[in-house]
Amino acid sequence: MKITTAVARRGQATAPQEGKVTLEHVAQEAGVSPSTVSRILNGTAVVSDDKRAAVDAAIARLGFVPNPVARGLAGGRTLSVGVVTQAIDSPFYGGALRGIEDTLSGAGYSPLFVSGHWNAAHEARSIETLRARRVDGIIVLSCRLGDSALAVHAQSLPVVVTGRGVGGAGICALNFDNFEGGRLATEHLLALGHRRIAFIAGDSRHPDARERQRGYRAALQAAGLAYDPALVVPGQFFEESGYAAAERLVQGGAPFTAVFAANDQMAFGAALALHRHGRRVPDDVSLVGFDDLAAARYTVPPLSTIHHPIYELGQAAATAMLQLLSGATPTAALPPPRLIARESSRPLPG
Amino acid sequence: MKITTAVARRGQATAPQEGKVTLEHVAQEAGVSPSTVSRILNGTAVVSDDKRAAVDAAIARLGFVPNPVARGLAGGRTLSVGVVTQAIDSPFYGGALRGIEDTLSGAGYSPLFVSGHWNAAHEARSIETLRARRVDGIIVLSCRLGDSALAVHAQSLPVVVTGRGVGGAGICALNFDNFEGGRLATEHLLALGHRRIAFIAGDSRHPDARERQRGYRAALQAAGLAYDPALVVPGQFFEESGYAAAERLVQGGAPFTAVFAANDQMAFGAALALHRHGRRVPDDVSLVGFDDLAAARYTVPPLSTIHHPIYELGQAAATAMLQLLSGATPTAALPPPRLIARESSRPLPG
DNA sequence: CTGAAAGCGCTTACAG
DNA sequence: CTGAAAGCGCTTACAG
Repeated sequence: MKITTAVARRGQATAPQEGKVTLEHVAQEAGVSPSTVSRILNGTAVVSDDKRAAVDAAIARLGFVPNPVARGLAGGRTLSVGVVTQAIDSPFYGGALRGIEDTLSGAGYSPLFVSGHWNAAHEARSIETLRARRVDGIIVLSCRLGDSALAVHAQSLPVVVTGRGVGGAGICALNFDNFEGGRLATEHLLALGHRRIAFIAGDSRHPDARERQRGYRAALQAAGLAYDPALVVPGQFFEESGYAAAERLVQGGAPFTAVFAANDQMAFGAALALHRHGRRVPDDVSLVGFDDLAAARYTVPPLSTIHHPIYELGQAAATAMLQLLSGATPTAALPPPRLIARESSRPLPG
Repeated sequence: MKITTAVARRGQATAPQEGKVTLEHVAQEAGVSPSTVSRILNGTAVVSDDKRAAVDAAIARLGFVPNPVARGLAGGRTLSVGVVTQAIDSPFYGGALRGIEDTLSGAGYSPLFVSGHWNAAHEARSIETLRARRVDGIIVLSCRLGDSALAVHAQSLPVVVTGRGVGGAGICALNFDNFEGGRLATEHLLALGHRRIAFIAGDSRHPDARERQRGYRAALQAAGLAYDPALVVPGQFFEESGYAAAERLVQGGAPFTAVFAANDQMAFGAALALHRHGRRVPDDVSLVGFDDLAAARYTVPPLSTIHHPIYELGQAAATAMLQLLSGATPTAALPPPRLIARESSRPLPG
């Protein structure tokens, strides 16, 4: 009888029920109190070596995995960080999500992704969802929400935001040098001999869009060229707007030999419009994008563009969050913009 | 004094501390027991109208939001569902993630996205993370994991899987008709007069890839054409493999006037290789892809392809999960494949 | 260095 | 229809 019981017990230990092993079982098995197990798990206090060894052994033997839900309720930490992005399927932010997931999971944290849908009210609701789920911190990948709305949350938990220069009180802001990128793209075209360089602007509500345009203007100015409003058309950062913009450009009648689109998606749209209007890229017009999306390497012809280290942006944001969470001061930095010259741009003939 | 206190209380009620209002506060405010509030919240039992009204009023007044973490611990339900996808930034699955997020959030559930990285061991670990976080169910967007591995989890919680015909015991499987899609694409080319139709296969570990190829063969056969192995080259579903495959095709020497790539990403790669080798699309060779990625509308020329309702797939998977969670039998169905003829395919000249 | 105890905010049998 | 009570699985002051 006794033996049977023992065997049964051992059996249980070896093949624990799905998620049924609790910290209390570990404590019993190791002959210590739950408090001690908890402390070892969290590194909260110094514990004698023998107890620690007993607990480690028990954990291994039972296959114990702490329950994050209980942890969240008791300790106030859920080991999860909320990530608000505009669209979970954005070709641009996707790489950032991956960077975040990779670095967070390496530290035992889980990301909780929610979409903002390019709309402040929606973003606010998404953040509420995150807070209701008691995330330990929030990473915001560029949002419409103002600094003050973010600052409210920053009072009670760490917030890191990308896509703006300064985040306001208590917010860690991570920004890519869009101005320099815009300047580089334009300079590239200038170096190729182009003088009539059209610009397809991004959504002007984005600081990114404004910065890239500023870079465009700065490069022109440095080259002693006048800014010609007839060569600048608005866009929304999506393909269709790039298409429409390019169409406006050819129909506008002002001559141009090159186009710099404020992002790759618009460049893709512009390329198609140009094609439809019989302007060959790069023979008739050189085209440069911005972001270096994965798709840019495989367009026909491959797109010259500014490399935006979006995966690294995600990594940096997550690293900063981890630092904030551990009480350290964020030190994350982003690589500078880099021109990737492919086949959509070429020297001005003649 | 009394008045002051009252005012203070009212003040607290109007502007509650961040997430500080608990169910217990609501109970006090409404003059009922916490149990009753809980029952009303969960629709667990019939409650008298006046109590219900009092509770509803109290909830509104205090701005109470239930704490999902506590709920998860106490009730065993976290109102979250795990979603394993291969890569959080996949241009193909992205739409499905959005479909899942949209329908889940409409029902008060949150998705928890984790990546499998095309690797069974990684997938298994990701699922463990999900289980540790006590998700109420798991949606798997095509994985390498075998049916039996999935079946183990299906014993203790609802599982819906996409990308395979049958999911095994207790698993809800949702599949797109890839065979029919492959058939349609080939038939389209056939109807255009093409007879020498090359096929760039997908990763053969994917059932999808095998089904699409089966469709290709079936269409050829139905047209009385022999299957020519010289026209069939392997690929991995990524752009570079499509590029390499197309290169093998032109270098192989076997004549062909059309190419059907088992997915759009490979078609993009093939288009570039064809271009580099001086074969114009569609003038020299017609090209058809599969999936209808967002990018397919803006390639030069726009890509003819099979529309894969990926957003709807996500919606259907989430709907099935919601049904499973509520004890209902899943009834989700997917739209049939549909050919989208754009400009990369055209009638065989002459 | 280590336990006993209370508590996190809910849910759910158990009794009316 | 409704409460009081126990409990979910941890963490964390509080006392040694």
